[in-house]
Amino acid sequence: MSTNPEKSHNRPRTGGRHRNEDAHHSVLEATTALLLENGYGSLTIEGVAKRAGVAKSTIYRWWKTKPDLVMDAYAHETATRVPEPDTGTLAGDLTTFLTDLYRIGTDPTRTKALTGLMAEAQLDPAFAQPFRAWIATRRDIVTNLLTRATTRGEIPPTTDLTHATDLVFGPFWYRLLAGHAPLDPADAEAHAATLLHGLKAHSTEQH
Amino acid sequence: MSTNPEKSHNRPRTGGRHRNEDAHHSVLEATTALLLENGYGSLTIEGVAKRAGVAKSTIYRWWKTKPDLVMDAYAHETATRVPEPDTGTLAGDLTTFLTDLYRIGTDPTRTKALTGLMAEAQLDPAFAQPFRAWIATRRDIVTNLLTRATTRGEIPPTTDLTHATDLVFGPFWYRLLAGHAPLDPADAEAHAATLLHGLKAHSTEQH
Amino acid sequence: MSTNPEKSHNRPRTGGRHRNEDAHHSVLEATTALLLENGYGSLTIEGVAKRAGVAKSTIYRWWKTKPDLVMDAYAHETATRVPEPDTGTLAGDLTTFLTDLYRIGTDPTRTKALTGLMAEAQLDPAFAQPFRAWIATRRDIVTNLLTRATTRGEIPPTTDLTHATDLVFGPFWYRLLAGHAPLDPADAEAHAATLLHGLKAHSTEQH
Amino acid sequence: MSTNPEKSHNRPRTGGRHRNEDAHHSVLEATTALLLENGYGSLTIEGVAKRAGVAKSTIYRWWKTKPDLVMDAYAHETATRVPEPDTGTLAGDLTTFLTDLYRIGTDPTRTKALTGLMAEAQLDPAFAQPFRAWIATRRDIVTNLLTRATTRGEIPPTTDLTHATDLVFGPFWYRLLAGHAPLDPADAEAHAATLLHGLKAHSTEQH
DNA sequence: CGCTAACCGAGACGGTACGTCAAGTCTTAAC
DNA sequence: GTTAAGACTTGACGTACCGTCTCGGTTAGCG
Repeated sequence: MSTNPEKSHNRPRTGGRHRNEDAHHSVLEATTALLLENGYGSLTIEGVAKRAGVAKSTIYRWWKTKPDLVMDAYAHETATRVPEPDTGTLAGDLTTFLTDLYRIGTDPTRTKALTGLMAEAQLDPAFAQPFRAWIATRRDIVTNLLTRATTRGEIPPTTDLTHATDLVFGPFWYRLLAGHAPLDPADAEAHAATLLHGLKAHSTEQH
Repeated sequence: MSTNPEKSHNRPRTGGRHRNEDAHHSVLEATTALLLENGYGSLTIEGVAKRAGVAKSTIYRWWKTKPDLVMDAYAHETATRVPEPDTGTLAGDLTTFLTDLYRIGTDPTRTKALTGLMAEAQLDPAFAQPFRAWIATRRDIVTNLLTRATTRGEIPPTTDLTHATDLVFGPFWYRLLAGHAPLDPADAEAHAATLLHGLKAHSTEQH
Repeated sequence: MSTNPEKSHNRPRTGGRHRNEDAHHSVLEATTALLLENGYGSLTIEGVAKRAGVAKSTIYRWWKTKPDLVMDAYAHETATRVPEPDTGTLAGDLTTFLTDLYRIGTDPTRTKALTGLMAEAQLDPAFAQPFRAWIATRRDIVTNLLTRATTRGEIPPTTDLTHATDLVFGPFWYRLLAGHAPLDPADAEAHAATLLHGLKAHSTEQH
Repeated sequence: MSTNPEKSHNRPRTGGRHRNEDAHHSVLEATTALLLENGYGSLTIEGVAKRAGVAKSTIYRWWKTKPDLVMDAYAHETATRVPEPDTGTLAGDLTTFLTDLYRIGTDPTRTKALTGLMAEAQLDPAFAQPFRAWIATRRDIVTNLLTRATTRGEIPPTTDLTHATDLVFGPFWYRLLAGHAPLDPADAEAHAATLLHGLKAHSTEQH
């Protein structure tokens, strides 16, 4: 998800002034702070530069666009990546995955980052592409998890996995974006339970 | 959903020049056209004014904000409101509702309007409020439909209706926004079927 | 100086509603009030209409332009026209005229009107013309007064009257516009005295 | 008279792109050209930007207001500052000063700039302040010149210098603004002569 | 007494320019 | 040769008034 500037250390350097790590951190911190204070919409590169006490061009050097910057701030906030669950049963996998997922909803920074990026993807076709790619990697985890369930015979092999994956992510994103109710990790279990019964009892056939 | 200026005829008018309906329509048409051509993100009031052959101030007179304008263009595009279904069975109601819902996905104007408005709601807290209100009216239709099902004994009375409603709208919005796959009205049936089994076989208990 | 709407009664009328004198007065009063409060620069027809509780079109019906309106407000403020003095001596005439002139400087409404109109004449070539015509009528009074003095032999017949008239009005307007010092009627006498000696002792020859 | 941005070089600069002198000059040239073509009244920042081929924001960066800009264009047009005359006699000083002053009337750019600034000062109270300050510096030259004459005994020590200074500048400005006759440097002599006799023969007493 | 002219209010309309903001690019000076 | 500073072009923002216009309604005088 991240255009991690840390990577830039890998390329050979012949000399010159070194990157100021302090400046780097202060940019990310300013981004996170402004994200929380005013939301993604009123977050501006100009504002981040001012807050971080950094030149605008310094930001542009390391992050091409606003979503890139927010993505990095998001990644910086949580170094712990969501691991792909493999408990041996669909119920276990699903519950574990959804509980982890719903936990994001309790972190305002991550919430604001995610909703902001989703918004950005709607407005900027250029960003929609990498965003969809990231979405796909997340979906793959669930698709794999469901594939394992079919091989174990827990759900019918005719199950439409694309559709099933939508049922996993959809309600989460919808609540995140529509904001009609808070996202409680406790809800994850109910979500998982309904899904399990829906998928087990009935195979949604491929069209 | 609409801040329909048509309504303003209701207020008492003692004098003053009447609204130019031609100008009004050309604004809405220009909005729709530009929405399709460039998307919500690059839609500007200035651009609409130019395209419509109308003064910028005329637009600002009738529509306070960009989302207001797009909302109205959206409403204008589809005078056919989604009726509240009442077929007598949950299966019928749900299938009817979801089929209608998924049909939106086949109309680019409505799709772009909806995703644009959802994006706007993430970016502009002031707009989030009326948007959430509209979301609520849509949710109410589903909640009513589910309530009838509980009184008929089709699903357990302990069913968490908020959660159940999320399962109806979530996957639709998720697919609309993430854009990983097209929205086919045919998918509505599968969605309805999975939901029916999930809700019937298992009661997601109230927390 | 005034584009007096009273004149409009002269044209033949076969019928129709009469002018609303109340509206008329309230416009002039609003103009005077706003002139004093915010100055000529921020005086707007729109503002006057609002303040007077009158439609903008009503103002435009009776006064073509902003300076027209202000001129009328100026005239309305002082019905007593400055009379052409004829005391029999240059000293008397000059002192009388200048004392009357300087008295304008003590009336804020008239002061603001005059300076505003002078400003308008610099900015709007179309208005400069009638304004210069009004200036000429004022100058003529002084020129006549000086002509009588030459026939009486009080000043040399070779005196350049245009130049002499400038010496009468110039310092008044300069002080009015530059605002470096208040205009005191008492200063009129000193002004007259210096002028008298300057003109008597020396004839400024025609070039 | 000028809010010269050249002065800003004095503040410490640690880096940053330098001001583009070409852009600077083209703005001033465009201002002068438009001033001559359409006058101060219809001079707009937007128009200057377009004519100069420069962004509006660039103009706003260096000149806060329209009068600031015109002032600078005026100063740029005439690098030759009017020197403070000191010939040893009042007659010499006055004639020299007035001849220089009246020469301004032959330069349309300077004339339009001056009348425009005077107009602006009437309309914009915020601008009136710095304008009056500039007026004061010009007056000081004359006041000094007259003070020297009193010490030399050329005019009575009781002469009201404020009033006398008005007699120097007033007719010039009046003719400039009222436009009833052109300003000819030849008239300066006549003006000086009348003034000399007026001041010598009669002391306008201090009040 | 009704016709008709002219008034008045309200306010919509196409315009123009305002001054602000942020975007993203580019140039220079310092380290 | 990276970094900070910041000048630059671009383009849209939302606002304020402009002067014109179209209404609905009122108020006279004339015939």
